[in-house]
Amino acid sequence: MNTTSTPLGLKRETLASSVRSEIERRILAGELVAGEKLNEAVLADSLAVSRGTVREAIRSLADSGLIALKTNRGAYVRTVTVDEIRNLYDLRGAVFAMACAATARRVGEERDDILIATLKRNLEDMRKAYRDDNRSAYYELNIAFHDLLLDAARNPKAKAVYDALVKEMHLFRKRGLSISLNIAHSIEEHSAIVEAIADADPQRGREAATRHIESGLGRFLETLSDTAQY
Amino acid sequence: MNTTSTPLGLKRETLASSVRSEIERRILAGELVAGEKLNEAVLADSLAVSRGTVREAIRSLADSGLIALKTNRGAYVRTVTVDEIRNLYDLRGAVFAMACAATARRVGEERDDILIATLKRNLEDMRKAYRDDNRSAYYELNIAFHDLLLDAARNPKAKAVYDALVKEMHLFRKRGLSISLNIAHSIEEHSAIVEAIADADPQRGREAATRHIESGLGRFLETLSDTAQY
DNA sequence: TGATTATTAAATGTTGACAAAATGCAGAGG
DNA sequence: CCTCTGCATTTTGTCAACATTTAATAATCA
Repeated sequence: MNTTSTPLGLKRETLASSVRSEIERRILAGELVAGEKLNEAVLADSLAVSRGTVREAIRSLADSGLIALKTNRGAYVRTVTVDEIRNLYDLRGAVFAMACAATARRVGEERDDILIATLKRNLEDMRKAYRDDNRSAYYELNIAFHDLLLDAARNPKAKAVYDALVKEMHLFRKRGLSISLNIAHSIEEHSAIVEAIADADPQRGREAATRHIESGLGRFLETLSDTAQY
Repeated sequence: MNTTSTPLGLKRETLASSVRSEIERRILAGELVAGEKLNEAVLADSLAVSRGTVREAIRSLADSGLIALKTNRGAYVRTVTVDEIRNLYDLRGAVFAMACAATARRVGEERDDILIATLKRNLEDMRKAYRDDNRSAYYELNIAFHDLLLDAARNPKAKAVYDALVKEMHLFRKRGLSISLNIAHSIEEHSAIVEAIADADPQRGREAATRHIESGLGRFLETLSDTAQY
């Protein structure tokens, strides 16, 4: 698996795309905080590259939602409000549910034992991580679970949208909130999804996925009200 | 309603964005056909603008899916295969279903009589267009119906994704196919969606919308097999 | 003194030129 | 006659400079 995540197949790394990756990394790592202004010249200097190249990278990031542009006034790291988070959850849930339904449909047309086995193993690993109270392992497995399904759906555009949404959600102030604590509940929801897919039942897959995301939003909002002022 | 569709509020028209609109228009109007190569210099000349500006516009269109880029080899108007169309349908359906569910949810929280009335009027107008066999009126009303719901959902990002998907679908060779003939059936599906929303029932809204899009795909595929070689 | 208007500095928008890569063609060799 | 290699042309990638717009500051006037 490539870490740089080249957008499309035939597209070697170009300078601008490297710069894009670097700026994206800085944003997601929190080195550039939400609301911060991005000065093209400063960035160009910092990256030892021309201003035009930085500009191209910034425009690209703006198109994918990480950056907001104001004409003649520059680029800003987007700030995501709690209201927008709900919208992002809704949208991500829709894409995820569709992916689960499409995967179940595909499994009905052409069996995919490897996929089912991989999903079940992920479930087992998660249960183990839960027993061991291994948070970071759980976190990784959770991401892997969703990625697995998005890949299995064989819908590249959907995956691209999904990935962009996940990145955009990271913009929400305060990291760590996303690690919802009700792991046991979450695992059971995953299990329901896997079963629906194994049974090649798109409708049930969609419903299980929708429930999962909705209860995820619920947990998120709870954590939020606990943590206070927003 | 603005025809140029400015992506975000605070963003006056800039040269590059005008160029972007113009290229987009040429693609959707069929003046630039799928698979065609876009020469930056030629376009710059044709639009009386610098190459850099054209380049910026092209990159932006690539990010939204209308154009495919190959490093050091240029930009091409994307070709959409029949396989991809199914994926696009799936994704568009997911977003649309989510929008219907979100709208129904919102109607449950705060009544929106104007919305309901507008939707019902759209239904009536459609029935009239059907009786009069007025295809172009039906076509417009159909688009308006979907736009209405996407707006009502109050999820700008979802609307942006939806609009991009619709544009991308237009890339499929042969125009006019999208006008599915089973208008009567389609109207009844719309009616079911409106009722679910009027009843503030998100779950039913989502299901009705999903059915609508799925049967739309079915009609599309039929038309396709009729029209022959693909 | 306070507010309004010039002036000035900084940042973005736009352009044309230079460098690197890819494609097409021609000629040599088999 | 076909294939492979090397050169020339074309096209994209990158850069530095110019133009325009915005924001900040200073100066003027009531």
